[in-house]
Amino acid sequence: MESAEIVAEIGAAVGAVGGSGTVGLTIAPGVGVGLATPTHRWAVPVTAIDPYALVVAVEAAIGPRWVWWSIDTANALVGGGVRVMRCWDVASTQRLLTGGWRTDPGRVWAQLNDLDATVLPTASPDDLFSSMTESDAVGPVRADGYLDAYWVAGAWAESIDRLAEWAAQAVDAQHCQIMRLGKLTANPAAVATARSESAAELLCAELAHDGLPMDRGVAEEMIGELVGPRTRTMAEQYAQRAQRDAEVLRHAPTGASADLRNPAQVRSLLKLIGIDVPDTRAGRLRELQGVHPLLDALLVWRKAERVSTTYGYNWLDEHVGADGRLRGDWSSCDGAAGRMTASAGLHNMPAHMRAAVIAEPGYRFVRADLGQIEPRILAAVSGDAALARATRDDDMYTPVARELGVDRATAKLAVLGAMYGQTTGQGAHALRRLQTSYRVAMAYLETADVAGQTGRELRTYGGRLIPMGSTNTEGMNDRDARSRAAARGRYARNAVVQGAAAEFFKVWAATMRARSASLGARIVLCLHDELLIHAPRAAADDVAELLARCLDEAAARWSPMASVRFVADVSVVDRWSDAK
DNA sequence: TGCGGCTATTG
DNA sequence: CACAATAGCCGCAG
Repeated sequence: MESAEIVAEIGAAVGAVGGSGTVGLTIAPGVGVGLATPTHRWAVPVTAIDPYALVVAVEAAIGPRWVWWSIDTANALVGGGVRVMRCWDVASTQRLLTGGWRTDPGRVWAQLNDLDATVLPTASPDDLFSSMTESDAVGPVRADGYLDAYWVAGAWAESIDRLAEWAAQAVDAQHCQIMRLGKLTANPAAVATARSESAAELLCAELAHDGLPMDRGVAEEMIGELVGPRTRTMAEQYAQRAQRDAEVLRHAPTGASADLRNPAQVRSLLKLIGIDVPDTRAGRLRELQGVHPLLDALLVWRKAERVSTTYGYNWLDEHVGADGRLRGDWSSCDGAAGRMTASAGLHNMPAHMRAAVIAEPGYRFVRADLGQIEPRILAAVSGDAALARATRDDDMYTPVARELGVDRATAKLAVLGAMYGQTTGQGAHALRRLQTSYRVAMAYLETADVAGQTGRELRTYGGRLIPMGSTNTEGMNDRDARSRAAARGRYARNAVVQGAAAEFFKVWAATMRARSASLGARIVLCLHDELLIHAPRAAADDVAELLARCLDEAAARWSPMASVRFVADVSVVDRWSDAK
């Protein structure tokens, strides 16, 4: 069959040429591609049509919402040079529904069919034998409703027909998920969240593939200034390390010695020079700066040690490719409430190293970060009209301070304290004022807090189940049990805000990804409330404008409260460090 | 060898 | 030094 024929058939099957019909997709390099709509299947061997070319053709002609089991398919597409617009990631959606992490197809299918997911079939040698000896007519679903372990383990990729069946199975799973999401009546945006979370997962595949442009030479120079030149042998490395230590220890009393990497020994060392501190953290030492030269030397040592061990030559060698791109693993929804996370220092690179993040020739960075995102999100998800009014200001803490009758700094601390669960300290008075002025928002946080403490099911506005550990306090004394409960309350209180903020951010990122593609721009970093875009020099100003427009579009699509205003600071720069 | 504590970095 | 994360090194238990 010709590619054009298949495209025409799919178009007829989804009944929405140019629209957004649903097409299940599986790819097995070297085997072929499986496609499925709710009513039809296509199995195309690689010998007939290049799988990636077929996907591109369908994408161009129909622009469907591709349905796939997991990021594996996204990785295959991205690796094959294909960028599609819309998708539905079954694994990501299941994480949204269950707040869990393990989302292999066997588990997902069991959960969606109300089967016990703690006793999944395993691919024992018997299963392998029976599956291999039976014909392809045996489908992926067993008589008892579970997915066949052999299929899950990879048999789906062993023949063309199975590829198509496996794609159809993903479409079935999507159907079940839409039903489940629809039942979350307290979270009417849940289906939309599944789409944006899927887009974020696809974006993660692209981020991992593309990497962040860095200038290796500039980075090496900066590292060299802090820790000296590259060492060529282990002996040289030890000598360099010993030299660093000696720079601190020469300020110690004669004969005194300490392992600077051991906090307890550092504390003892400080005692010898008459400094008694409860811990040796940099902030505390900085308060005592000038008291003794050893302190200052120790602070310099800490910085150099950090660079040497974590952000030094090894870091560059391990994570920066020959093409000057810093690459790490990306997760679209890790942690407490579904923030994006990244490894390889992409999310915690020391600020000074940002000077080495430099756009490639012919390109510039367009950077944008959301302003005061969490309190604005709180206003939106709680539906607090008074707090929503405050978001009309570029700096919403100004009107909040006026309302509370305190200064801006106090107002900010109080709002953050309410979202983090602080109950004591300086902001306590302002916190009480918040209760009367922004009653609805505070009640929203309080409800989350109580749910966290009592172990009641809790979801973000977008529908993500917030994973709460066990409420079991058996074997704990009263004080520990109370403190554990309070910690769960704070965690829950924060998760509904941070989680909703993460969802909104992903809508923004997904919108920007879609709208900026035609400008040749690519998102190269997502940082919780910040987007960094690598754009052709000539398009940079257009991309900057687009970022602001996409923010408005994201707010219109996502925000449960139209009166809440979101703001972003946008700049066009050549180095990341030049922003702001 | 795995895990909690301490430390540093980021939002 | 509230909430979240990644990551390195150290001491200690198994």
